[in-house]
Amino acid sequence: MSRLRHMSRRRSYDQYCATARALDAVGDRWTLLIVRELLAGPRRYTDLHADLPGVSTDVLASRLKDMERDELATRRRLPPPSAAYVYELTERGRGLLPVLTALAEWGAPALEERRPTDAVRAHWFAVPLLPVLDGLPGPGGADGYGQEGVVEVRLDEGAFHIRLGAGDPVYGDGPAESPDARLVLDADTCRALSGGELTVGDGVRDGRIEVSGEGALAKVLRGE
Amino acid sequence: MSRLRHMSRRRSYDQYCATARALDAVGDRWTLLIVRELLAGPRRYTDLHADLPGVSTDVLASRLKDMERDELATRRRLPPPSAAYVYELTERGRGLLPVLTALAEWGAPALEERRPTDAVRAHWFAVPLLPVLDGLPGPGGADGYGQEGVVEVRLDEGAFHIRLGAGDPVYGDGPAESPDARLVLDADTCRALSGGELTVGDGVRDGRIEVSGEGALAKVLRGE
DNA sequence: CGGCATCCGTGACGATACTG
DNA sequence: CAGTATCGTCACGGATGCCG
Repeated sequence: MSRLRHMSRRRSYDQYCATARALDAVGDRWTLLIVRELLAGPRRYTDLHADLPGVSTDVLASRLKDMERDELATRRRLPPPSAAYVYELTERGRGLLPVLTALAEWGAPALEERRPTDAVRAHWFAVPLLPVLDGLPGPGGADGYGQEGVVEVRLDEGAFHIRLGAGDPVYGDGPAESPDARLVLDADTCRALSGGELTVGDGVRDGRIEVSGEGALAKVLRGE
Repeated sequence: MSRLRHMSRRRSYDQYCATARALDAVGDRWTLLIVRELLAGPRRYTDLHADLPGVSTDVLASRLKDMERDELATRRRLPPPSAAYVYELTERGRGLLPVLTALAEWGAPALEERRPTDAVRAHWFAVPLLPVLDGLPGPGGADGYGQEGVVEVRLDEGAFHIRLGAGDPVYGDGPAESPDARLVLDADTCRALSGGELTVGDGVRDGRIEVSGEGALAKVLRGE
């Protein structure tokens, strides 16, 4: 009968405060991790569910609906023959990258403990790595600094890629189509890189990182 | 019998990801807003409860205990005759300021709608204002840029103050003891200032902001 | 009176089963 | 594949009680 069960009046903090307003939209459990997934590119419901171990199907569906209504994400039908739906961040949703970066920087020390129950996905290392690669010296960025091009990162757990250049850096899951540089390293080395404990050049010299590629980007990475 | 009810095994995402680790510690409802309160200085339990309308007493006590165990905050007894306990952020807790800043920047557009149910406190405007004041031109900062000194901000809702200079900026609730500059403005002007829609100098010229003080800091604020 | 602890009703969450 | 339905459990919010 009453079809409007679950009308889900949102639970707001009701504070005239920018931080509280942000948390009204993204403070619910799982929401920022869904954003992290979608920052790696459009995803299907099943893929999201697979890369977010522990989230229940109804909570995932509910969060995606909230995110659509708040215009953080949109649902789009893929052209046939795929005929599947994918979820994709809006501009506003992509604007959450600095929030994830700040959280990742603060949370990085907690990665020194690696628990046997921890799930891992390669692209989870992309967010902490973005500021490092985006800060490389060079003339390619939007403001005339930084490098330009696509870096592919290969870990034992899988691969992801990062596109540097004008505007905010972007990352995607899986290998790149034609990367300008490729990094091969293990998860702990990637963690050390993100934490500033190690530079790419140092990692190359002590054998923990392999860098391939011949362009300017690869040379800068190697520290040449 | 089983007294270890509430032994509060934490609900973790169990992901080897820096962002997820951060959310394990500060992702619970109210936690980041408690951090926002404590960034304004040490607070008693009752003060926290008063400035966080809607939080229940047991949840506040539980969050404070979690934060103590995670070393985000400490509980300290004030010297007599106060004889009260205050909660205070640790260094690790203060490290969350960039997270709050990023959230505030993202959430700021939502402040254009001001709901009649919204609570307001003056110091809630401090976090979004910090990057603005910290980015002023001048030679006083830790890296040789920025201004140095104490700015007092007076709104209709109350006052807070911001200390600029070496290291990260710090803010406190209430008026400053001997401010180098004082800003008098209303909440919406303060919001516009944080959002970059307005500079202090422009606000002074069109009468929305009063700046008092004679030192270098006040002069730079006025745009002289 | 400040600083919680306890109780209780409601809603959010997680696991599983089921359906178009 | 992409969710919805159901259900038990736990977290949350409100009120009240206790104890220094």
